[in-house]
Amino acid sequence: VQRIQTRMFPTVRVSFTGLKSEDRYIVLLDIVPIDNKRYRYAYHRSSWLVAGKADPPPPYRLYAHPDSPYTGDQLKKQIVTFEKLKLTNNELDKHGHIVLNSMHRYQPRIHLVRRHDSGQGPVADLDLEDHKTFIFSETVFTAVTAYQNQLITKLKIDSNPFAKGFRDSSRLTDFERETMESMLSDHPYFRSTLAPVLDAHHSSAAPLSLEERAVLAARAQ
Amino acid sequence: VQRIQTRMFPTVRVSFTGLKSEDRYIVLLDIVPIDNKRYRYAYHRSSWLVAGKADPPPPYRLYAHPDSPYTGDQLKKQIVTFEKLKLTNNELDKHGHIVLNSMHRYQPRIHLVRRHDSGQGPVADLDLEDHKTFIFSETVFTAVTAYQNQLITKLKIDSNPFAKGFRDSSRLTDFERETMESMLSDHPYFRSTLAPVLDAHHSSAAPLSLEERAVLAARAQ
DNA sequence: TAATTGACACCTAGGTGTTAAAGT
DNA sequence: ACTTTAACACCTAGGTGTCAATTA
Repeated sequence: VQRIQTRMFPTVRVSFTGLKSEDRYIVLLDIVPIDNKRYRYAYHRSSWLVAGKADPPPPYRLYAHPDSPYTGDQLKKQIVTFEKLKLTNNELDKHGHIVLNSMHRYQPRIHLVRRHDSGQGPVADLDLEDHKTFIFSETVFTAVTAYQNQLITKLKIDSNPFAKGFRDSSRLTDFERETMESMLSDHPYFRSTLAPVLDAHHSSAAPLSLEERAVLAARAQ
Repeated sequence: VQRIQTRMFPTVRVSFTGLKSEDRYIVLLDIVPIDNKRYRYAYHRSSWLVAGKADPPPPYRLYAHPDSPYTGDQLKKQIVTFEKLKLTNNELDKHGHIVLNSMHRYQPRIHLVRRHDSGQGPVADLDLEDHKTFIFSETVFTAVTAYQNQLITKLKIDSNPFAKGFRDSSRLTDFERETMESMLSDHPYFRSTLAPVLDAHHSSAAPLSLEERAVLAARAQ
């Protein structure tokens, strides 16, 4: 069975303050279900509806940013960008990608693990580590294998460099952009010491919301 | 100053036997000068001549195979391929690539480090590690910024997939292939528990010799 | 009927030798 | 005179949404 794999887009980007310069840090990302439901999209209402209980969960994966470990000094100076994170709907995936159920809702989480020694072993179990977890509710999304809402499609085409080939005919109009923004407006954006920037173009952070969908777009495995 | 960087090609490929299944191993490659000389190529004689003493050596770099560490079990089963190893003539390189002087001769070396714990820290100093070093004299080469011998150019075009665009007009003739082989024949090929396979196409190992040149071909940094 | 797949054109990203120009 | 650089066309490799066909 060939399955889909795609990068998560827009990309999760985080920065940190309050670090110890000399300690080592590992930055991780995982994605957990926000509820026990399956969804479907009602085209005529342009909204998602509950469609029953969740399907059995696929294997849980914890993704460490490939540039980890960082020293506190290095980590202070930069934005950590998860542009290479891949999502798949293949329960048998052997690449270490994050596995999701289509038509289910998910919450990405960021984990910051501190290591006192220079120990650089993998993080097997967060409970055994000195760590903090950060959750940004504006990053919740619904996994799909095909876009349900054309505004999302257009947003992706507008922002993702790999979709540039589709841009001419599908730029967001001012009206569409306003519609998009009002759709997202009930999920207030905020910054903290860990600030995700989800817009791919400029750091003026267009927050995405429940309506955002990480597309599991076509790719063979 | 823009400098050149290129992958080493043909690729160094090694396999191992006699490993402890449960131990962890790190496979490294470095490249050391074989003498204290600078060379030049005499076109009319089709041979290299000594052209004086070596230039000051650039910074020494030790390259760990990116798939390291391996368990002994994993390492037994596969061929370790250094296809992503990059060479540069930029003494100020900040990518961790191996830095060489053009027109000097080099010997690649393979180092196998054993770790008893699951410790996966970097290898800073081989002398502090439990390790063995393997040297294959048939992998000696001369670093250049432009090919001196057209047979080498043709061999590279024939074998390197990225040079496919030049193949039509420059395939090696049978005569040229024989010439090549006789040029190499005074450097006997041998296999041991660590067998390098330097031919990129088939594992029937066309060994390369002193006459082989790792080209430092065009790429900006 | 709703969801998923697979072939496709069109991109980004980057590894080749070529060639003419520049450097030493 | 010899060596290195820089722009270039031509590749490999892989990330996009599209659309028609398939699946469940």
